[in-house]
Amino acid sequence: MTHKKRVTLQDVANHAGVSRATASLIVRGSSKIAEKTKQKVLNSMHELGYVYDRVAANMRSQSSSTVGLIITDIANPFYAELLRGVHHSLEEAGYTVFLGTTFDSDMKQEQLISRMLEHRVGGIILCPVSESSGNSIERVKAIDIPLVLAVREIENVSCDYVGIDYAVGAQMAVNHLIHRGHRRIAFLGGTSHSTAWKERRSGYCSALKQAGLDIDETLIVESPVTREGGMGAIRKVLFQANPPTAVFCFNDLVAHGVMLGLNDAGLKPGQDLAVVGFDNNNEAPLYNPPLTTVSSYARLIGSQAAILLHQRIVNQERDTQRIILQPELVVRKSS
Amino acid sequence: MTHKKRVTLQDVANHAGVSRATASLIVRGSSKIAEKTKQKVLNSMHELGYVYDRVAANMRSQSSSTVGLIITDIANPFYAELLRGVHHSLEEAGYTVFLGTTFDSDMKQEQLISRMLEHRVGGIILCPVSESSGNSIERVKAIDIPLVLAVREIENVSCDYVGIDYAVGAQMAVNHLIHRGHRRIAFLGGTSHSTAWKERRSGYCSALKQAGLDIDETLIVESPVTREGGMGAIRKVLFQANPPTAVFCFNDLVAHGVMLGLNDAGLKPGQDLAVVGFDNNNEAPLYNPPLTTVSSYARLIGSQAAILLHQRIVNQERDTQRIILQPELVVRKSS
DNA sequence: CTGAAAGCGCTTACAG
DNA sequence: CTGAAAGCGCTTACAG
Repeated sequence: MTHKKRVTLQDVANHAGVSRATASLIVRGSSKIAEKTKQKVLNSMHELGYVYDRVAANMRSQSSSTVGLIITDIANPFYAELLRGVHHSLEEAGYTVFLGTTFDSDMKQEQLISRMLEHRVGGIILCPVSESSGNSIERVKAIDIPLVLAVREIENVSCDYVGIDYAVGAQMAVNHLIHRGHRRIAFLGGTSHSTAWKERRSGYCSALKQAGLDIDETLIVESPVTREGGMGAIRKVLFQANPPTAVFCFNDLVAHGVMLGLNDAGLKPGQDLAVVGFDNNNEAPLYNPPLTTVSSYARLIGSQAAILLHQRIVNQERDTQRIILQPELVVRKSS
Repeated sequence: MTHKKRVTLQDVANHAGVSRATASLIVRGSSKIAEKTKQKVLNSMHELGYVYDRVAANMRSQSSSTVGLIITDIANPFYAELLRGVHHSLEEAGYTVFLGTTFDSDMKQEQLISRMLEHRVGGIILCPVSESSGNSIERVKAIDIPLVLAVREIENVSCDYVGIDYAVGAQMAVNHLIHRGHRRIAFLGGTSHSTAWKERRSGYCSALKQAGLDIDETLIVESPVTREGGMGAIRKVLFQANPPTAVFCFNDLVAHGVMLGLNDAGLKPGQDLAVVGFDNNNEAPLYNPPLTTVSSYARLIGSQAAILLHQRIVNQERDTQRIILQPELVVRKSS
């Protein structure tokens, strides 16, 4: 592989017999250039194999055409969908996106933020880890470029945010179970430090209270937000003296784990025990049985976050926006 | 949001009372600096909130700390896993990764490549679209920075490659079905222009031939590589005069679609008709019934590609490498 | 449209 | 360790 020297705008200008300033205008799509000159220069670019150096341009003009997206785990279909939304909106607007995955590690999140800032991203969309340490909250606060939080908020950090109303979603799910006659309903999965969990819990509790049911703390079990987490959580709750007849899960992933755990125990989800998830992943209708769940519009959250970020980049002064999408219950066979 | 002026290395040097050259050495982790000076400078950096400008540094030193990863669709768990592998290896090595998704569009692929080159990526890992046009092949050939192809090769493009032996994998899958007594085995999904499809087909055919079975072209149906594609493909093959008793699918996603299609038709996958997939996604064991499939080591392909790219960046002169992983059959209840 | 100069924030190379 | 200069590939601003 031979290493060619990079072709510069000066080379192009020389080749086309124009000044560098003119070439620069053309590469940026200025309309003030005579069509004939423009074609001449474009031909030269093509001939020389010129590649515009956006990095140099951004540096000189103190701008940026990149954006950072930080999520917790791409293996979670929720985030895969969110990423789709972000990419769709952002690439259309001409940004190139850096992707970082934290695997819910606080430290990793800090590293990624630093890395992206060092790379002069124009803004960051951050889906925070579920438990932000004090350090990492300070880190986020110290970000002095456009920042949009998605999915989870961080306490005491005020900036643009897109998420859904988890409390309402949880309430819908639990109400549904109550209407089906269930009185012992567990809430499984997630970690109590995250706002996303607290909100779900609050919705879960309101629904129970409204129905005149007591809250039984033994029916609330935290777990990692994975299939494995769900399998573990259902086990803990299944073998107690007075087991639940229905389960509201932190998300579909956990719900899937719960179903697998039930199968292991010889129980049929949807028949022996009702299961409701949260997210409405692409896979939810395909589970066995198809999963009743709350749609959390991952794709929409992503594209809204992207739009918010773009607007913030364009205008730093505008008021902070909070977009809270309303969830929707999708009833299937698991409940 | 107030817009602070960026703190430069010069500012840090002034604050710490050293020269810019010294500060530069320290920020790059040189060991030739007295510990005391170093601490003084690091303190100043912290105090001023200095953010290293990697973009400027890379530009001056004609290097790069970014890498581009181009995949077809993040909603395919195979690519989600591959991405995990890439990120793991690459972030460890200090790169920040640009992600682009083509959705199997040739044009999008060209755009993404151009964008990434304009952003001075140090190298690209490309999972090519399934049907590369002449134009886009030329585009790929014209890439004059380190390039690693993954998952699919492109004809007449010679560069580092990581993939698995699809032919062998397909053969294993079909052999397995033959041993279970099946004689009419369909091959569903994928598009015939991709090498990944051709190789699978070749493995499918060899297995049939070895067993003395004829190849029936009506049992080979192409489709998009999605669940929907699988649902469509099984429909086409199910209602013919002499339907198959087993199906080998392009991948797990297609297989899942096939299962859903069977359910729709009132048939039970694994009982009325055997189904085998390809990839061994995280979800494969969780399908109903659990899916027999060929493991394609997505994660490993990703991390190997990352390693290859890193090596190529470090040493442009080394010989082209081709890493072909050997697949493995994972037998579950669907066959 | 041209031309010459300055600057974005770094690294490089070198004399001291 | 310092200091001064040059340069990475662009854009900006301005006089002509």
